Amino acid sequence: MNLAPLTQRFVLHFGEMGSRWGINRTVGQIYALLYVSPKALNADEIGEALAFSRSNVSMGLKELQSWNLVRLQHLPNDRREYFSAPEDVWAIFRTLAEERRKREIDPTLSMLREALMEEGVTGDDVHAQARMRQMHELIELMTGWLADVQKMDSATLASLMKMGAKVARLLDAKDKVAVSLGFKAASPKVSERLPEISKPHQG
Amino acid sequence: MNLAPLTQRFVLHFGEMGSRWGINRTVGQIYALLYVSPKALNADEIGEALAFSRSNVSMGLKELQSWNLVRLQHLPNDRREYFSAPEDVWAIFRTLAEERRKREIDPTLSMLREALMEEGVTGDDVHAQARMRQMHELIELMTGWLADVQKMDSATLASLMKMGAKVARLLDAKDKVAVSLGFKAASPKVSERLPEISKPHQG
DNA sequence: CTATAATTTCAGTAATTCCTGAAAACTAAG
DNA sequence: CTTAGTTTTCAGGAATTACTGAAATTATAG
Repeated sequence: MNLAPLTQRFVLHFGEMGSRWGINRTVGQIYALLYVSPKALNADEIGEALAFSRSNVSMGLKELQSWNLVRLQHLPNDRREYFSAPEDVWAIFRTLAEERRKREIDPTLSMLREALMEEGVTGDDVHAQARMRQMHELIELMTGWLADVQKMDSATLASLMKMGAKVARLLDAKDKVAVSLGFKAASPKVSERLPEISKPHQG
Repeated sequence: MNLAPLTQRFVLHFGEMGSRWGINRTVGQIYALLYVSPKALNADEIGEALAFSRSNVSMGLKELQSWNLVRLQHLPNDRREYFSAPEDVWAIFRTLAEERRKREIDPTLSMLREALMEEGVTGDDVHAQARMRQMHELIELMTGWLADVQKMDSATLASLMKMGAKVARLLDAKDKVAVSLGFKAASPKVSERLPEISKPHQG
């Protein structure tokens, strides 16, 4: 591996991290290399930089393409394919979230839904179904939320993240203002109130 | 494997899913079994239910304990250890997020910080560092947000999720009310404005 | 169409990870 | 302390996953 030390550490780190996820070391390293590279790279360049066989690079790129994580382009007067990672880190994150949802969350939801359709016979079955229902609800809520934030542009999303917990407090403040204007009477704790407040804004 | 069909499908599914994450099949299955079980189970019961060797169960439970995903308890007049999964699915999710942060995000942030401390020499180095800085910023933002939501109780968190994208619109509405009361002048687009609004509520 | 360049597939091998049984190490009761 | 019950460790074999080189396929230029 013949890389600038800075890049090398980054690449090696992502190789290790890749193994912790389902992704293998090779794929992690190829992606990391493309991510920091100032220009698109072809398969030979990647293979040389990371000391992988040409076929291994081919398989890794195929995997990355199936994840929509790399862009394929051609240079003038060059038949080879060049690969690069998108510029916008938020867009990358969105892609990653979307793909993981498709591969991991959706099948899980299907399984849970099927299990919940059935008639539990034993007491244990009924309990198991109750637990699956809890999980199903949580996942539905989270994927619904994810779908919502996926639609936001990067700047809006970044702003919301920066706010963090302050969102809840801010909503509380909003409510107080509304109350002072006679829009709404005193109400229960924030956590139960929020969804209702938002309804007028829906659709 | 001698399980009710309903439970069996759930357990097998989580075994498969486990492999997609860093977690192995055994660990996924053990956790799934504990999750749907109406009572705490000991290692022998788990081993019998899933047809694993006693030592395999022991290793799996050790792994789950290192993730803080199972609770260990003792029954009266029984020397064996009994394991169960927490009731609250939101608490489970929080634990999972927290542990993944420790294992995956924190080391990545360290690596990025170190890389950013160095003086890039070549043009490629400088570009690589710029890319790493973007990634670092995104991760910092997301983990900060995560820390914030980790502090919320389950009900509040659930409410915020239900709101999803409506949060942004609601904040916009709040701002309009404030403006009508003379608190704040007209302002730029939401995404740039939000963090500032929240400042008075901070600390 | 042919020749050449580039990419993909795939069978075989290397490397890694998983799992087990046996033995060691705890733990608590007597 | 001794003993029986329980959990953990670990070496080695089983299973899976990763990687390579060679061959096949695809694409492009002439």
